[in-house]
Amino acid sequence: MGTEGAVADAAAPGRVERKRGRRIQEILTTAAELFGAQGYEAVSLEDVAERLDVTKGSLYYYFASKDELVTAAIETLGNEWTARLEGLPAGREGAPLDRLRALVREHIGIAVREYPAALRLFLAPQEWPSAQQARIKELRRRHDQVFRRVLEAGVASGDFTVTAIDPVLLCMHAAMSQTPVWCAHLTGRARERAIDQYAETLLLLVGHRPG
Amino acid sequence: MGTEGAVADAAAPGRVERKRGRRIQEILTTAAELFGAQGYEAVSLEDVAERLDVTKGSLYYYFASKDELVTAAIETLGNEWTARLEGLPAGREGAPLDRLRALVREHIGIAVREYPAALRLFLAPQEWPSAQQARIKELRRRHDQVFRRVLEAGVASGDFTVTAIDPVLLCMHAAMSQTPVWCAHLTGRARERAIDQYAETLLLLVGHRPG
DNA sequence: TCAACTCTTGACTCCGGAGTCAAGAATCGG
DNA sequence: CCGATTCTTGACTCCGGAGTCAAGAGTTGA
Repeated sequence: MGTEGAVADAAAPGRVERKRGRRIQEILTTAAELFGAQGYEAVSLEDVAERLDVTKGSLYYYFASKDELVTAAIETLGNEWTARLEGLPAGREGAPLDRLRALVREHIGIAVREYPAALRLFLAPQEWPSAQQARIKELRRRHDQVFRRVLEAGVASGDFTVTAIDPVLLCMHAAMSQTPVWCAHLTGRARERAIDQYAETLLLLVGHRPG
Repeated sequence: MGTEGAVADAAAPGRVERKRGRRIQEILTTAAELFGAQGYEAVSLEDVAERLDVTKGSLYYYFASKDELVTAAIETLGNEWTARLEGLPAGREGAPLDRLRALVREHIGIAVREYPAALRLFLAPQEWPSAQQARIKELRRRHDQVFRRVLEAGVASGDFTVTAIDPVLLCMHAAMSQTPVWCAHLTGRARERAIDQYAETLLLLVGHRPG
């Protein structure tokens, strides 16, 4: 790796390394998309390679095995997603109900619009190689954490009437995970309306009465 | 039924045929279990055969292909399940809230205790060969129908405060479909308690306030 | 321009699952 | 008990996906 110039700057990667990094990101994004859509078994590395206009061998230059590729893809996708949820300003301030609504909408929105991919992880965790399962659980834990904080805030302030947080969390997560399935055939405004209506329905779980 | 006397009754199948029927049922039950647990791609016919203590060739004596076997398995399992939901007395009489509670408990109970199998159908319908998808949709439609009737009854009687039935239906179904996933590690009384608590949580979706 | 390095290719092996089939075992009806 | 029928077996082919690798194309830095 890179000794560039007389004084090699350890912090700044060279051109080659940056290019390598970008390539890897491309691969991970594409992989996440395909695996998310069709599942681990149903997607071959040949499929992934074809989508990238390269050959299988090229993928093996960057990743040692199918498992390793999938692991990395889950990792990347999970981090990005969680970061967006955690970074939502609405998730941290305002009335608990509004915060929760914002979170739910964001979660569903990401799922439906950007990573229909990702949810398959939560839908059927057993389907993934056991090496991935710990990773998936951790991802799930972090998502739950974001929601749990808001739920607790709402319970503390009296805005939410929830006797047990855990089942509400499970139920919400399950419902959000299913959205890409039934949303698949919708687009545009119809889809947005469906998302909003669904989010509103989920708020019933914390005692919110609409209207 | 059939004493095979001098006069062969055309309506009553002979011994051979009954035996054949039983064998087919055995195969379908086992297949449903395995495919449900691990998914279409992950289970080979060799796996199914091994579980039945026969060889693959034997399965091909009864079914022309993997697809045909899976189709039949889905069909059988779906019919049985739907029949049980539709046949629940509690599903037809009494206060809407009690009827709904009974339905939810039964649905989750079957899913968790008897066919952890089955739910994978609803979790990720795209994962199944397209030939099966119409069948799965039909099965789902029939389940929804059972729940829809109760929801409508509750809305009509004023017991439920629901502004839109469809999202509630979607949400409930999604939540119920996930139960085997998070319930997998529970057994005995702990599991029963979890099921009850979860069912109670789902009732929040129709405006029920606990306590 | 050249040498070193990075990346890509395509042909290869290996393996496991789908599906086939002739032959033999088990069962049935008489 | 025997012939016919039903069922099961195990060895077979075929195919597609995982993983390997030597050789060549593309880049980079001097």
